[in-house]
Amino acid sequence: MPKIVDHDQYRKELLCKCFDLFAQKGYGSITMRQIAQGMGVSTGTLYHYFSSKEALFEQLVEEISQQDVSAALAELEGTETLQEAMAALGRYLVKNEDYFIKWTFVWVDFCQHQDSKKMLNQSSVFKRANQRYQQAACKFLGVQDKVLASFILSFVNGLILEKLWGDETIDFVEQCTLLGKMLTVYLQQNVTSSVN
Amino acid sequence: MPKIVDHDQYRKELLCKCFDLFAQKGYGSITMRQIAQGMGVSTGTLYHYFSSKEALFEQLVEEISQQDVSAALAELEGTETLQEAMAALGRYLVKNEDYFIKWTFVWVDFCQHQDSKKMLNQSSVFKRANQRYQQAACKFLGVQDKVLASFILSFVNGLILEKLWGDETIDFVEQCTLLGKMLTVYLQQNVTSSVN
Amino acid sequence: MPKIVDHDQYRKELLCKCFDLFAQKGYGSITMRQIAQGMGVSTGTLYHYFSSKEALFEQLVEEISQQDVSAALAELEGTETLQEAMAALGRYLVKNEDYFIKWTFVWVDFCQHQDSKKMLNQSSVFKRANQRYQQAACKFLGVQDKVLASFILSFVNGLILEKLWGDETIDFVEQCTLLGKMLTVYLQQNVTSSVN
Amino acid sequence: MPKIVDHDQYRKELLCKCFDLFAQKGYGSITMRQIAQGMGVSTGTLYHYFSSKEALFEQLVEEISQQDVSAALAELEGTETLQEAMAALGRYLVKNEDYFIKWTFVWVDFCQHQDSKKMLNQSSVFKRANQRYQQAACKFLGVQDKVLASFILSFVNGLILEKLWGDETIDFVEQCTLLGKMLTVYLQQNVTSSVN
DNA sequence: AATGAATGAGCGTTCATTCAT
DNA sequence: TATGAATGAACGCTCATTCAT
Repeated sequence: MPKIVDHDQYRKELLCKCFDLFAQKGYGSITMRQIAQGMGVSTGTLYHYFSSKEALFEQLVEEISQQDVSAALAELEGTETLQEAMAALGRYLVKNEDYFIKWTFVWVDFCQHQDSKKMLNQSSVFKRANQRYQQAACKFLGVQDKVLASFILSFVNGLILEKLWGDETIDFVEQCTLLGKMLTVYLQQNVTSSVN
Repeated sequence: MPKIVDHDQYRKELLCKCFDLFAQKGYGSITMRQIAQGMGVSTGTLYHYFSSKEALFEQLVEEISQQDVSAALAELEGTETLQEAMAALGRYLVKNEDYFIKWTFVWVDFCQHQDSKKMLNQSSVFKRANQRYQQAACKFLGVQDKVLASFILSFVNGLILEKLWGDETIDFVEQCTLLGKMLTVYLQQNVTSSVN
Repeated sequence: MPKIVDHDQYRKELLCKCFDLFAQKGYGSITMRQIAQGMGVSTGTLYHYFSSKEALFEQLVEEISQQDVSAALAELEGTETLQEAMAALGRYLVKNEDYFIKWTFVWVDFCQHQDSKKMLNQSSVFKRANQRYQQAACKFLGVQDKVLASFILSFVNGLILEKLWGDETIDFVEQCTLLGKMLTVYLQQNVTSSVN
Repeated sequence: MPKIVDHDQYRKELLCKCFDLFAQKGYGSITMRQIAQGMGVSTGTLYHYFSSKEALFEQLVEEISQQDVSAALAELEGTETLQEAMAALGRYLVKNEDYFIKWTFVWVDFCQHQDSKKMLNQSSVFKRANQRYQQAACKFLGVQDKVLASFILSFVNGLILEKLWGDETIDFVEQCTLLGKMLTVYLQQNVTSSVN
């Protein structure tokens, strides 16, 4: 069945090309014509692969939420101490800053539009993605505590959001290093006190 | 003897009523008719007070960015230790969760649309708001370090973002308390080590 | 009854101020707000004196069609020969070029809008004006022949129209003088031939 | 394999269908919906072929100003004397009275709207058309004198304007015949006097 | 599979007009 | 009398979507 493979693969290629456009303009402000043009196809072709603008957007979100977290984390592996891990995370954020900002735009946009609907498959798509992130974070940082994982994820989200808001004074590496120090001290203390 | 209306005050009243609507649908997806209806006025009246949808949105952002941070922080005052302060912050976030989520939606939306323009007065409106937040945070927590202030703000932003994404497992009080502990330990340690 | 006099006189003043505005933009393109602003009054006041935009326009046309032709022709009197009369007419056209062009704009506009209606009082307003012009022309030029009067009026209309179209090469005096010569020769010839 | 349509040709067909509508209502008073309906297409299709109402109007004026004058004059050829020529012109005017009146409405309308702009290409479109008319008139009547050509054109314009104003007593043939006589006499006289 | 012409509901905005003051 | 705030139908125009090719 080579045809189906082609069709599906081409669909995914188109989805990837969509990402920037949706991130820049937002779901409500971008038009199907602009999307088609940005992809170098006609509107007819666009509708050949996606049944509606909404479907296109949902598939895009699905796609980016499925981009394998573990693959990304592979880049971060090989750190021995928490401090090193956090420094590596900081560098990783700097390197992919643009991508994470776009990702945040798309994700927030998606949430906004979910509200006004029946949250069709929000929970599934969404929460699965979030869980994967949490698990990856736990694994990477060698942390088991779910609250602590949430804590770290929130902090990273917040850093990106701050950058998205145009605060150029934020330094990802500096901030992550700071978190690293705090975590180290905190975990030591915790161990000590729990021993006591 | 014209009809007596305090033009400017009524304008601000309308702005306040806009907030929820823009937060729920987003700039690109809400229509002027919906806004007018939501405010209980006609589209004509809407345009009597705002020259365009864009102007309305910008004035809304200006308005909400001017809502006095200090007034909000008054509610948080009276804490003695950092731990108490963070716990109070947690409770405050819980209490105003909806507002902060909406605020985030509007702000992100605004950033997205600023990109495609000359950022007219973005810096002024925007950065002033951010600075006010940082200063308030410093004052409230008794922290001078700007990096640390950014750290805390990022964390709070991230918490809200996490909730905005639908993660209902996050507990603001728990998370803030955790941050309180970490900060306490970290600052103690820092003092100790700098003394040593 | 001083009040009624005031009211009516003010109404006519307003009408006069309208003329330029209607001439420049045309009935369909000018707005009541623009008219009110151009007159230095509010829209409310405008509607206090005129029941509708249409009524305003009709009264304007009525007004300018009633501006006394004879008064204008007084300026032209005192010529002895047809040649002199035509030269005087030429100078008169040059002097009032702007007014006649505006007059033509308004008049054509009015005709265009009459078509789509029941020609309410078009005939009366309109044809009376035209008849007055013809009579004045006959008297001024000492011509009895109605066909000849139409001929001359048409020519004058055409001159103005040509100017309205932007043909700046047209010289009213030159053209009127030419018509003077032609009429002189023609009438002589005619007399001669009818005598013969 | 897209739907096969000769875009440019269809555009011109649509333009031709516009003429009557613009002539009857005027640029400012006709709506795009009315135009679309009058053409038997949707507003969307209208905008597929014309970028704006203004562009549509300008292209219409361009189109009708390019309609070849010489083709029209072909119908008038074959006259031997000036008298015959003028009589033929009169009959031609009678025959095309409606068209010329509409043409005048559109042209005057166009002039009115040009005033408020930078007269983009008015001069070119406009003056070229006028020149063509003058040349055609000269050729047709065997007249070289530019002043005389302007004289005749003005007269013809004036005749049409008189009809446009609703003067139904005007007889094109009668008037043109009169002009023919006057020209004949005048030119004879001129020759005589210049010989003398 | 791919195109782009076609649609008409709906968008942001403006309009003539009304009415409380 | 005079104002300008208020209205909502209608404007020019755009949109997601369909369909003939």
